[in-house]
Amino acid sequence: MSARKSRADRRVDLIEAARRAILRHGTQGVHLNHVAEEAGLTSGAVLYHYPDLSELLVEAHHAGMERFYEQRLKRVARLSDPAEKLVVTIRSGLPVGPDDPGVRLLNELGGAAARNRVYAVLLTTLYDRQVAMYQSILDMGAALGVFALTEDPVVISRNLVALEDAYGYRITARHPVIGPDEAAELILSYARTVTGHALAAVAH
Amino acid sequence: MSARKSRADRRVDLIEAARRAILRHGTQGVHLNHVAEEAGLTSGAVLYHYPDLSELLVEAHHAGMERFYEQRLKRVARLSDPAEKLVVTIRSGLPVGPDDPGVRLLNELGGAAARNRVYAVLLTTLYDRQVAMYQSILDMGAALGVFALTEDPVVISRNLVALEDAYGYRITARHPVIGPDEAAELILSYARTVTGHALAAVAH
DNA sequence: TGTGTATTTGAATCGTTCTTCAACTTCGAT
DNA sequence: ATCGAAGTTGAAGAACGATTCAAATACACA
Repeated sequence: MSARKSRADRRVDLIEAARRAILRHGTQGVHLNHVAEEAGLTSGAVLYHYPDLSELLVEAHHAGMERFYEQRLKRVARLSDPAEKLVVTIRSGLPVGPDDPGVRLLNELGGAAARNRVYAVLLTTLYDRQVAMYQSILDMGAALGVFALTEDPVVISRNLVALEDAYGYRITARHPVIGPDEAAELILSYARTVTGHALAAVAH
Repeated sequence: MSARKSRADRRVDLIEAARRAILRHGTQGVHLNHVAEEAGLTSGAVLYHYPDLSELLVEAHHAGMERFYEQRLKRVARLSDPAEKLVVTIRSGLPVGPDDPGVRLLNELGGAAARNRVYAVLLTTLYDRQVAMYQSILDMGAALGVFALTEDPVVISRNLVALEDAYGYRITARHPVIGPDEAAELILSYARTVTGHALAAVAH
């Protein structure tokens, strides 16, 4: 038997277990037992905490998104130069490789969002937050005279997030040519054009 | 009973039925009975033609992609001006609305491709073909002196397809602000910058 | 018109997953 | 140390989907 845990602790465990199970089997393909296995419990125990599996799955996706977004913020927080910020932010939006769990979890939802309003809202909200993130970097860079923007910062930001998203899909689908480095360079090519800045790529 | 049909005809019907069923329930969520219902048959009849449901689903996705790609080619074929071609091609890569069946079918695969090699290859191939499509338009425009490209045409093309893909997801997820028109304008903003052409948006 | 084959049905069966729940265990509070 | 509440198990059964197949049907062709 698995060690007994408090309600709060167990729910955190289960959200993590659900996240792993989703990565293995897909949002639609996950079954109660998959989650139970990942958590080292029986299906009954899972049901005790989450009588409705779909609620657990939503929480797992939600948690995964928050983590993804928080990590991006954290990585850029220590930097002050807008150009550096921009480069690092672009990198942090891309998967490190085809198996990157953060991006793979997000990609799971692309199709589901068309059928499931809750997932649609989650994804849309994340998109908007990422756009705002880029926008603040661009605004700051423009204010400091580091960037000479050729477009409305909102337009640039929306396109940057869109590019990240799309290349995330390509990378997780194992495109033979477009890996993390290539994707970063493609996005940087756009960023350079619209900011008028050379934006040196950083080693990852 | 449903009218009896020849093997070839019925297989075409089933592929269509599977396509609709996938849109309703998702690639993972489709069941034999869903397909049977859409086709107006019983599950036994479906199994008679496709003993393995997953094969039928692959064929449905494959057919959906081919249709999507062929339609794009067809729409642009009658045009000769590269600028017009570019604008129309951008439009044809976007869904007409949140329920656009062509794009919704493609979006279904984004997540699955990370777990399923067959779907990954399908999606990757489609991506590359779309890139080639843009590339030939850009090359022609550059050769005719209509476009003054600021980048390698391959880079531009990859980014254009990436932008389409990403905004397709936003639109099918019903982003409150980004609809087909807005997405087209965002992509055109990029296209204008890298081609040096005004690229008048066309009514859809 | 009759015959043979391809297609389809419908029902039976099997395996899987969800759900329920009584019994058991663990832990904290007293 | 004991009690009681919370957490967990494991088994039973309900629900569902896939699979099989004999029987029925529709069609092509002679």
